[in-house]
Amino acid sequence: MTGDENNLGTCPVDRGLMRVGDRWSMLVLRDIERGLTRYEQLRTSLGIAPNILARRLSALSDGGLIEKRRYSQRPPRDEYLLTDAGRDFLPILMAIGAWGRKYNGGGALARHLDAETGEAVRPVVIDTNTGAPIGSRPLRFEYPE
Amino acid sequence: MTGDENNLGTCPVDRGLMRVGDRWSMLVLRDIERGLTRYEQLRTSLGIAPNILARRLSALSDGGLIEKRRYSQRPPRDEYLLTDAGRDFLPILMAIGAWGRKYNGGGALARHLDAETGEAVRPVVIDTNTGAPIGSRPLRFEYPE
DNA sequence: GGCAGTCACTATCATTTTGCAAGTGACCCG
DNA sequence: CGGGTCACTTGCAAAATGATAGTGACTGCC
Repeated sequence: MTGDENNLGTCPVDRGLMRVGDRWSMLVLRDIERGLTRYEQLRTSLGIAPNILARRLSALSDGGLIEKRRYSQRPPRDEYLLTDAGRDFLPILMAIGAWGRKYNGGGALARHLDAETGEAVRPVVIDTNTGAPIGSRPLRFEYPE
Repeated sequence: MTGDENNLGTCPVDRGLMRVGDRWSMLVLRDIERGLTRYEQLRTSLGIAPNILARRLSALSDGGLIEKRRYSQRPPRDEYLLTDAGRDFLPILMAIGAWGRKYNGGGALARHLDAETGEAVRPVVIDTNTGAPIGSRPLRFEYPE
């Protein structure tokens, strides 16, 4: 963004991406969801350089998506937990995952199952008002002012 | 990714992000959806450097999310259109937008209205199987092999 | 008490990507 | 023929990323 007057800052997509707009951040969130909450777990799972991981973690923390919590005083050990905002972002990751599976999905891929039914989760984005999947009904844009 | 064996390449989120995992790519898709299909329109709307835009456009094109189409021979003019894969990504952008509005939404923001009902679209990610919003039911992970 | 080992980083530097500014080629319009 | 627009490319500076090494706080073992 940061370019056009009738658009600058009024785009909610951009607002979202300001906080999580890079690949590592999203993968970190995904791993924390999987239960990899500690620095060393994240580092080895992601194969990310330590300085980069540290920066991503503090960015996510500044952005309010995760929180550092000390779970042991001696030795001093911290874990990173999702905040409400971070948890709210997870469905988006699942939607991205569904897209990735569809359009870039060679080989066997990991997936989520509904714990109760055992069925593979199939994420779709719908409009709460109509219940219809987004894309199935024509939309209009509305810009402020 | 590219780090852990039990995970390398099997994560659908990562597969998705391989193709669109950066901010500009997503904003380009959003703008094309808005009808800004030409290079110059995108450049001024996004305020992006011309070389960067060119690179993003060819990456998106290589990734199969957009297509370059010549709409005029003389003068030679092209536009960029969404492919099916690109269109399928739009609901994710709307979900990101909804998240951005909720957690980073100061001031008046642009939005989508349902063309028929006129109501503001409220995107949510649900599981098609159960119809329940993702996050409202416990899930399990399943890894290949 | 000394030494290896783990965890969670920081520091340093090379490489890569991004971004700005200027230029270029094809074309149209007067 | 001289602007002007569109769609870029080129060259270079600045910023982000990534590899590697090192550091401090501890634990656990002999």
